[in-house]
Order: sequence, then structure tokens, then C-alpha cells
Amino acid sequence: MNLPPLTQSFVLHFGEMGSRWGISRTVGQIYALLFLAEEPLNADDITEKLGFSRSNVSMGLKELSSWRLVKLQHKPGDRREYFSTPEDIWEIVRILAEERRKREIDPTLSMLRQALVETPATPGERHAQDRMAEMHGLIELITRWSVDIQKLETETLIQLLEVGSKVQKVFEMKDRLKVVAGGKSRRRTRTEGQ
Amino acid sequence: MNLPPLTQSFVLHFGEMGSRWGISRTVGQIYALLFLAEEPLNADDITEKLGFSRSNVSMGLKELSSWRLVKLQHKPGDRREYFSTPEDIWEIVRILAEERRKREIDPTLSMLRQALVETPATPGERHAQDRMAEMHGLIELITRWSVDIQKLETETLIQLLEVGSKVQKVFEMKDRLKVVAGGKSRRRTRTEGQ
DNA sequence: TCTAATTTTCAGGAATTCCTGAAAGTTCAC
DNA sequence: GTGAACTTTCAGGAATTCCTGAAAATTAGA
Repeated sequence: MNLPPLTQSFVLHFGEMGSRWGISRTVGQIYALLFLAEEPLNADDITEKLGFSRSNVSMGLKELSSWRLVKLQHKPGDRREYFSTPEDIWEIVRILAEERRKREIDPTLSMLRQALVETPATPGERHAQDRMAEMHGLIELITRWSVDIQKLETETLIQLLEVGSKVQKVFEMKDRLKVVAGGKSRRRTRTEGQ
Repeated sequence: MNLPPLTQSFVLHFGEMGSRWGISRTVGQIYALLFLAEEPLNADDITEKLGFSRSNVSMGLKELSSWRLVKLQHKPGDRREYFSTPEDIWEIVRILAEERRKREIDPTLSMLRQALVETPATPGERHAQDRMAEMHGLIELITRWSVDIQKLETETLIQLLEVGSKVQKVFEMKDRLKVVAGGKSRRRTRTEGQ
């Protein structure tokens, strides 16, 4: 491995993290490297910096592409493909959330829906079905929420996260507000910031 | 495997899902089974229903305990240990979030902080450090948010999720509210929250 | 069309993770 | 303390996943 120290510890860390998740250590390292890189890298750059085989890098990049996590571009007069991550880190989060929904949440929801339309044969199955209904409700609620907030602009989203649970206070005043204010106002109020 | 059909497809599904995440198929299946069960189960029940070895079940339960995902209880006149999941599914989500924070997020944050105090030697490292700073900010924001909203009561939390991005509308009215309602709304008004 | 540069595929060896049975450990009733 | 009931540990085989090198495929220019 042929990397400056700062980069190296980041890359190694995400290699380990990767293998705790579904992705392999290799793929984690490749993504970490691309994320930090100043310029797009080609497969040989990556091979050289991380020190595993060219074919492994090729497979890794293929997997990252299937997750839509890397962008592909060409340099004039160079036939090789150059890879990079989105510059906007929130974009990465958004894509990750979408892909996980598609690959994990949606299949789970349809399995649950399927189970919920069956007729339970015993009290035990009846109970199991109730549990699945709870889980279905929870997953659907969280999913809807995440789809929904992803439509916000990054600035607004950040604002919402910063406010956190304090938004509850606003709820409590909401009714009063309706009575008093009535109109629709358009503005961004970014008062503080971490 | 010795299970009614509804339960079986749920258990198999979470076995597969489990292995996509860090946990093994076995552990996923055990948890799925416990989640659906009407009554707490002992290790032999699980062995019999899922059909893998007693020792494997023992290891699986140990891992689930280390995640605080199972509750342990005894029946009078029976020396065996009985396992169950929290009845409240939101409690499960809360525990999962806490444990993942502890095991994955916190180490990542400290790795990043460490990297951020180093002095970069080259423009490349400088850039890498900037990227890490972005990531640190993002993770910290999301973490704070999740810690924060976990303090809400379940009902309030559900309400907040249901509202989703529409809460933005409420922001827009916030300033006017201040004027009209007069209260001191600035700077942590932290009155309640279990 | 041919050639050289580059990328992809894939069989099979390496590494890792998972699972089991046997044995050791624990706990409680007597 | 002893033994029966139950649980945990752990070495090593089984299964899975990962990674590589060699070969095939693709691509662009001449």
C-alpha cells in the first residue's frame, strides 16, 4: 500500500467498516480512496496505491457502479476510464439510502405484505402476523419519511437535522400559529450553525 | 426446520438479510424467531425449531445479548433460560441505533478527529483532510440528531416522522410566531424529555 | 481489418467465517 | 459434596467469500 499516512488510516478504517457491512474490504478501501482523491483515478492508479490485483479492482469498481456510487469520466487523449465520487457528500448519502431501499427494504416490505394477506391457521400464527404488521408499519413509516425528506434541498435538510427534537416545541405552538398568522411566508432563516 | 409457513418465510428472509449485514444467518434467524414468538423460548426450543446445533444457538444468543437485543427471564420451577425480544418494536430500533453508534460511529468519529489534528504535508493531504472534515461534520450532525430524537416519546416520534418534510412549512412561520407569542424561543429550551 | 491498449471474466486457490460435536463449566436440589 | 440439568467453550472440518492470474473480450486508432 502506497499512500500518505492520513489517507492510509482512513482507507484502512473504511476497509474494516466495509467488511462489517455487506461490502468487501477491497470495495471499502477503493471507495475510501476515491472519496479522498483530489482527481479522478483510473483502475491502474488504484491498483498501484492499494496494492491488490488489477482484476480485483475491476470487480470492485463494477460493484461500486452498480450502487451508483462512482462517477465515470474520460480524459481527452486517454482511453482509460477515470472514477470519482460525487463531490457533494450529501449526494452520496442520498444514493446510499435509495439503493438500500431498493435492495433491502423493498423486498422486506413485499415479503411482509405477502405474509399479511395469508390466513393464519393457529393462534400462534395469528400472533406472528400481528408482529409482522407492526414491523411493516414501522418500516413503512421510516421509509416514507426518508423518501420525503430527501426531496428537501441540502440546506433545508441540514436545518431540519440541526433542530432535531426541538421541532416538537414548534408543533405545540402550531395551532396558535394558525389562528394568528394564517398566511404563507417564504424565507430561509439560518440563524446559527453548528 | 420445524415452523409454520408464515413464520418460516419471515425467519428465512431475516436469515438472508442478516448475512448481508454483519450478523450471521444463524443469528438473524434466531432473532426473527424470537421476534415472532408468542412466549419466550429457551435454547432447546430454538434448536428444535431452527434445526441447527445447540452450541450454535448458544453462540447466537450470546451475540444477541451483547447487542442487548434479547431479554432473559426464568420460569418458576424451570432452570432453563428463556429469551424474548422487547415487545415494543421501537425499543428494538432504539437499542440497535445505540449499539451501532457505539460500535461503528464512535470509532469512525475518533479516527476522523485524529486525522483532523494532524498537519497535512502536501496539497493532496490537505484536500484529503478537507474531505474528512466534511464527513466528520455530516456524521456528527446525523448522530446528534438521532441521539436527540431518541429522547422523544414514541408517540411524539411517530408524529414527527409522519410530518416529514412538511415540518419545513412550520419553520417558515417560526419567526412570526416569535413576534406574536412573545416567548423566549432562542437557545436551548430544554424543559422535558424523558 | 489489424493491433495495441485497456477492461472484464472466471476457474480455482487462499482466506475467512460459520457451524458442529465433544468436553468442560456452571448451577441447583438434595 | 454429588449428580443431574443445563450452558458455554473451542478445535477443527464445512461452507462461503475473497482474490488472483491467465485468458478472453472490447475498444479505438491506423
